[in-house]
Amino acid sequence: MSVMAAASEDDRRRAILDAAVAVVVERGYASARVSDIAKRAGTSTGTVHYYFPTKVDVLDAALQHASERSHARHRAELVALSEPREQLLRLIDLQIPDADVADEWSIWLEFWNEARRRDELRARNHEIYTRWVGMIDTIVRNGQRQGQFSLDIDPADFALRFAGLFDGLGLQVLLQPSLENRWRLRAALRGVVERELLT
Amino acid sequence: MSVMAAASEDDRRRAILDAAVAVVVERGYASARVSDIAKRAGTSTGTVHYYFPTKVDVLDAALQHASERSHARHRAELVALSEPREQLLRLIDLQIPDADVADEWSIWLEFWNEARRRDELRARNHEIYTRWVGMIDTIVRNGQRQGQFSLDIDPADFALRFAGLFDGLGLQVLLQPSLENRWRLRAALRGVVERELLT
DNA sequence: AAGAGAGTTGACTGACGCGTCAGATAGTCG
DNA sequence: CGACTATCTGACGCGTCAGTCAACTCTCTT
Repeated sequence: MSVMAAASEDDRRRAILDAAVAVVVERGYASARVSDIAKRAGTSTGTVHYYFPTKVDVLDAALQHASERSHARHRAELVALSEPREQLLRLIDLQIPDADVADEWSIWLEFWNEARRRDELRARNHEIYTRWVGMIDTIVRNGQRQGQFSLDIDPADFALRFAGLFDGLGLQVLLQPSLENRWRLRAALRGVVERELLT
Repeated sequence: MSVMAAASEDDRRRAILDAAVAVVVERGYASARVSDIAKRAGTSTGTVHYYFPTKVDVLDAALQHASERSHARHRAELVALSEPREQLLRLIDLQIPDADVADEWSIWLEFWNEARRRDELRARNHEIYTRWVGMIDTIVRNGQRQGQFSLDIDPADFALRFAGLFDGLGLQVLLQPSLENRWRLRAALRGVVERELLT
């Protein structure tokens, strides 16, 4: 295998996954067609099956792909900020459904829906959700350690409620993406931070 | 048309809608088959098409059906309670994903997912969500008028956050329906009521 | 009794899509 | 060069499914 071929293989694989994510966003998980994915990746259905045995394999890998990207983006953005307060506020703005991020929310929604019926995906969802809640939990703990946040609240409890509020309202913002709704989501999340953490 | 026939027609229609809801819960909106619905309703695919021109018509009517049932149930339960505080706490227990209610949550999840791609469903989701938030809003206003709830908070704002928290955490309970998760959901919601409304 | 018409059936049709496969292309190695 | 392998292609087979339709039943009317 040449250097070119190796690079090409990775590119092709990634192109297929990116295409699969786009197709799931556009058509939905259950309505995604292998031919859609192939067309969007600029290849043939045969090649899609060359890299992934079945359609489900492509879609599962695509979800994994999207999840890794999202988490990496969060980490990269947060590591640049030193203050827990800044990190939490940044996390809010990073994840408000808007343009690219709306696509990410769409993937989560499709994922939840599919996970309802498939054990492996439910397990995956649990991991991803735990990681997401854990990220908030860690920020809160850091903030408490640095004396920036109130010690009255339980970090794990706060993290769960913060994540829940984010998901629930974010979902409606995804479906009704008006400026006002985005503003309300932001205000609600910042309000919780102010009321509960910043005494 | 005889009295029997008239009753039979309504029964058939309802049986088809009930079956459609069950199939959407079991297989998902996009994977629901007309033949599944027919079999579950104890009839033929021809009859399903006799009452509903297309599959989409059946499924949309089924969503409507489920939504009306859910709202009627809420109203019926709440009207029996006089105290706004009791009403809000009852609403929590009424809607925690569990047994039958889990099916209802499944329908919402399928519905949100589908609504993402279809304008009419997005509009319907907006109506249903507004009604749900409005129900909470009304309870809070009543509680404030009766001096039972704190006047410091804005009812509309509280209702939105309460509904968002309910949806976000409820979704995860649907996917991981452990006793512990149900308890956490309940505790989180009751906690918000206690902290913010009961001064 | 005969006709009308609502309600019901399930076999059938045509479309669609996943996965396969024979074959093409190009790069690697002996 | 010729054998071998990795990558890629798109037509095809086979199953699936929505919607149609001719035929049937049952009830009501005249």
